[in-house]
Amino acid sequence: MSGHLGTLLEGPVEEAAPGLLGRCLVSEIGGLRTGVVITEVEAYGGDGDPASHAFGGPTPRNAVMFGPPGRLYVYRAYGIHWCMNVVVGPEGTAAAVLLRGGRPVEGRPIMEGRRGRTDHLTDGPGKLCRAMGVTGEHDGVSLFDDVVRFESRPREEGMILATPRIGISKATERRWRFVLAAGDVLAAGD
DNA sequence: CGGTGGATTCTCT
DNA sequence: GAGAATCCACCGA
Repeated sequence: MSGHLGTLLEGPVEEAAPGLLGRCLVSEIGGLRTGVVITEVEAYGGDGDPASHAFGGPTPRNAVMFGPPGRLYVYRAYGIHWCMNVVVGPEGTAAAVLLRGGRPVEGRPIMEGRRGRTDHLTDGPGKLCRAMGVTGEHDGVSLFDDVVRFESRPREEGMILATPRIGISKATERRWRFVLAAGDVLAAGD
């Protein structure tokens, strides 16, 4: 499994999603650098996924999902929070991996400042965006060379659990949520 | 063109 | 565990 990020993102979203676990995502926003190791993701799109924002065709909101892989798709959830996805699959198709959580590895004080607390900094999609400074204005940026990008350092290893996706009402039977259980944690599965 | 309902999080009970 | 906060894309009329 793999290696090259570009190659990974051209493949099926249900394979790309777990392949993003353990990778280091960094942001340089507002002159501040933060970084996390991705520990929780969900796959959306793929072949006729009714839970995907792209189900039903292109709209202004989901346009980036239809573009080339490796870009960031950011949307607003519940009118309050931002959530970020990695666009996957060939241009013209619409699939993305929702980044649901990570473990802070760089710029922790910056994240604490943005979150207004010192715990639970990045353990949810909205929290992750807030901590890293990602907002709607970053919709469409390239994850290879822009202000939000993946570091080309070795992935962290761990056991990968597959579970149903969270917070959706359709296609709940697909186990397209992937969690990186770092070594010891097994209790999180369901 | 108005109503509706989230790929959530926080606070309070 | 329940409920509020709070915006806008989407759908039906």
